[in-house]
Amino acid sequence: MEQRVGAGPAPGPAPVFAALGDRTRLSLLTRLSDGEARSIAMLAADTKLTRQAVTKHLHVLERAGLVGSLRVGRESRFAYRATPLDEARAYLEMVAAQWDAALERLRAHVEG
Amino acid sequence: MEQRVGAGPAPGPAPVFAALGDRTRLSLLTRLSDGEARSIAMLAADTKLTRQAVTKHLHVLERAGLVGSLRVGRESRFAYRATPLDEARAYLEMVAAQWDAALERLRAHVEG
DNA sequence: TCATCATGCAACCTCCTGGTTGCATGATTG
DNA sequence: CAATCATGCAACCAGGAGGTTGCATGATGA
Repeated sequence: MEQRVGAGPAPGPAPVFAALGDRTRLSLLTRLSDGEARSIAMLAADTKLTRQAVTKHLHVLERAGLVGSLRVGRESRFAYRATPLDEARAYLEMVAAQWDAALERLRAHVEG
Repeated sequence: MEQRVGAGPAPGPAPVFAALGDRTRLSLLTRLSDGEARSIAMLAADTKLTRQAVTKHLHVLERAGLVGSLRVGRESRFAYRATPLDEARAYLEMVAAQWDAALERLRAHVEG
């Protein structure tokens, strides 16, 4: 049904790309993409940043829908979500397809 | 040879994603992906933004390597470049592949 | 040559971002 | 219960992003 509560113009893939546009977040997402849920402390452990900095990044990823969080006891675990990334992939495919079509038209024109 | 003059850690796809993480830029790129080179004024025409705002966005896209510029007489034309987008696609494929592998391991485990 | 057009450059503004520190709070465990 | 651990929350900060306005400059065309 593709609901979207906020109502308004469809955001499109831009927010997802924006979330991906940071090395730290990209690294966090890459690590999470193995399917394992991890606590904030665990994710912050092998980083040079503060736990709070990592927390902020995780929230950005969560707002973009790329990860989900679940409170377990005293820790909150974050896990990878695949869906929004597919939207991003679809956009790139779209642009690439349009570009390929342009190339094909050019080829056809040159070859007469 | 993949040179990169600045020397230092490989930037990776993050800057490309960052450049894509804005609706205006996404729109500009989509329009340019038909292969046609366009002047700044032409690109700014069907936008509600100022010409200078559009200029800034174009420079961001250019720094990310997603477009190239060429001065022709009194106007400078911007044209789509496909290469960095392939890098972005490669990253998404990588994450997706890792995710799929995780799902497969899970399935195998559940099914005994 | 002169008016016009497309840009470039610079200053300025506001808001968001990435990071930090300090402290409060809810679980865990001995 | 007390010490500890994992988080959450808030304040604060520097710098960058996105936008605007104003003005200078190089090309065009009548």
